[in-house]
Amino acid sequence: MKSKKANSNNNNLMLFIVESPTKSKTISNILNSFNYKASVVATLGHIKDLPVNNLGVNIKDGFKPIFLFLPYKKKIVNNILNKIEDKMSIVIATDPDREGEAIAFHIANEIKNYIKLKNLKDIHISRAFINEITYNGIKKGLENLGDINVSMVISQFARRVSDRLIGYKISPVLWQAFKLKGLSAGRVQTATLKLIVDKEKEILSFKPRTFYTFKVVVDINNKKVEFNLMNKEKEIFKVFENEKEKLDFIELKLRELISKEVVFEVLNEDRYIKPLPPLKTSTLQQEAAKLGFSASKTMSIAQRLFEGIKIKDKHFGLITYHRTDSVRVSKEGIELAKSILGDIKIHRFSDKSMFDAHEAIRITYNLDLNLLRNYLNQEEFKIYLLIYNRFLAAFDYEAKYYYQVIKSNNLIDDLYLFYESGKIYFNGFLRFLPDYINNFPIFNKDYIDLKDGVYNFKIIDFKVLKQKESYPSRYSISSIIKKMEETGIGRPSTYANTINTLLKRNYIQIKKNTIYPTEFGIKVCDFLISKYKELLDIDFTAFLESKLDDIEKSNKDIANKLYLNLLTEIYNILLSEKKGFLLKKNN
DNA sequence: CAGTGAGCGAGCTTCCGCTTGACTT
Repeated sequence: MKSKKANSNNNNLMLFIVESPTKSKTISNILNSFNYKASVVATLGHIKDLPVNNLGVNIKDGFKPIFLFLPYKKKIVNNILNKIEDKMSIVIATDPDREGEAIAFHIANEIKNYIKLKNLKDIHISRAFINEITYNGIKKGLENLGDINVSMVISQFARRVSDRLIGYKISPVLWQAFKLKGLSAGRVQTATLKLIVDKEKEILSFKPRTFYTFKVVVDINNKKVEFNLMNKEKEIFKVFENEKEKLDFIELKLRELISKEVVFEVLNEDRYIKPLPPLKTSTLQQEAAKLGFSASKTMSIAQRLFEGIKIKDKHFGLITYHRTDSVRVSKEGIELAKSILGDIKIHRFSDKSMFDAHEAIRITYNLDLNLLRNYLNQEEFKIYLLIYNRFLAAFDYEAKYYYQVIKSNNLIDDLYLFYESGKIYFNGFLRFLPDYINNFPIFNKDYIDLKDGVYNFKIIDFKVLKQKESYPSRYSISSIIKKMEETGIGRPSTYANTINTLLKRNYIQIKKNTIYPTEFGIKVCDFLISKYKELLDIDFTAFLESKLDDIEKSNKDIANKLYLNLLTEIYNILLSEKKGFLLKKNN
């Protein structure tokens, strides 16, 4: 990309356009310190979209989308346009991602039309990529101004039109088939529903088997220690109900070993636990769900924290932007962590967050928690604490522990006795996340003081435990969001919406934080998958993303061709004869 | 003459992803 200079005009007049209005004050201060006479304005997200009440895609004209102003956006755009003057640099700094590029495209078009209409002179429009709202972040953005990336815009159109075709062509098939209005299907909601329905079917068809495991009690320095009988891979050895001979054999062998000395090897190691990364939208929703917050509740609380509060006439935005899929922390954030913790450690959490739109969700000021408690309600404070703890933990030191494993020699047919335990001797980040340790069962075991080496211990007794395989567990709000994120279904701004839609349609129910599909939901899901598996199953999103990637990476002409190919392919699936009975009506 | 019903046409639901208010409960 060719780099341009923003201040080519003498008077340094600048109009700086972003998506979120809460950023504008900070940006404005920074731009003024660069000697720009800048006004910073926000689009509040997308300004244009396909119409709600019809398809809005001209299929015969190469799937050309018809974009209209979203409600209230005409006014917002007019307010932006009214600020344009002669000799102005207009910098479009919407988020550096696919959706942001499309927003930039739409606003740029409005600006160009306005300039022509009003016959304005000497106006220069450019696109900036701002990854963080700091002095350096803005400076870097202004030093590398470019043009709108048309291929990326085309890829956003492809995403939008795919979703529209799938949603608006398949939903009516449901109205007809189930004789019920308001039913819906879509790339994201139906795939999510299928995850939930699949789990239910797995549970229904699950036949838990009974099995036996073995605990062996060993005398170590007059202490009775319970060992597990395990295979070489350190998996608990199980004998299933129908293997009676095997059970008898193991029992016999173990009985013979009572009162006998057996050779054990003790191994001690110094190990550590790495902190968790700071929160992003998905993990915030997951952690809050464990405290009983629905995903949409969490988001509305986070919105309030983001907008902030007044403390003694001074305004404090309490957290960074809460819709993000990055765990990157800006320099500013690292400085903040340093100022609170004194000594910090930078951990490496993820590679893919080089050019993300927003950083991790973190606190923004070093405010006294007790003071803050007076300004926030209980719910707000709980969410704030989650964000606070995960942020500081991420810059704290690893927790350190003594790890010990005691392992017997080959006891019976390649089976061994294992005893693993651990003892924390340096808390590190666990001071912020004390519950995290519950994920490690070894800390619930007594830690025995033994040096490395070979020992003889006497076997005292053994127990045979009869157990049943446990049923797979249904999704919770927390785990369904995790699964959606892992499979790439949906985006941070939509996890909560998707779950709400499934609830509204009566496809799912949530009881005590457990998600159940309704009978109706199962029927709808089965019906949809039997007809439109290619478009509505879980892996379609990954397919779509790879196609969108191709579009993004191509030049404009190829991108247009790929756009047409992709949508034709999708449309042909929708049209295929046995499914298309309703489709011929429109278009 | 009153009630019934065939036939026709108009109007309606729906997707995913960006952003906040402006609403109601």
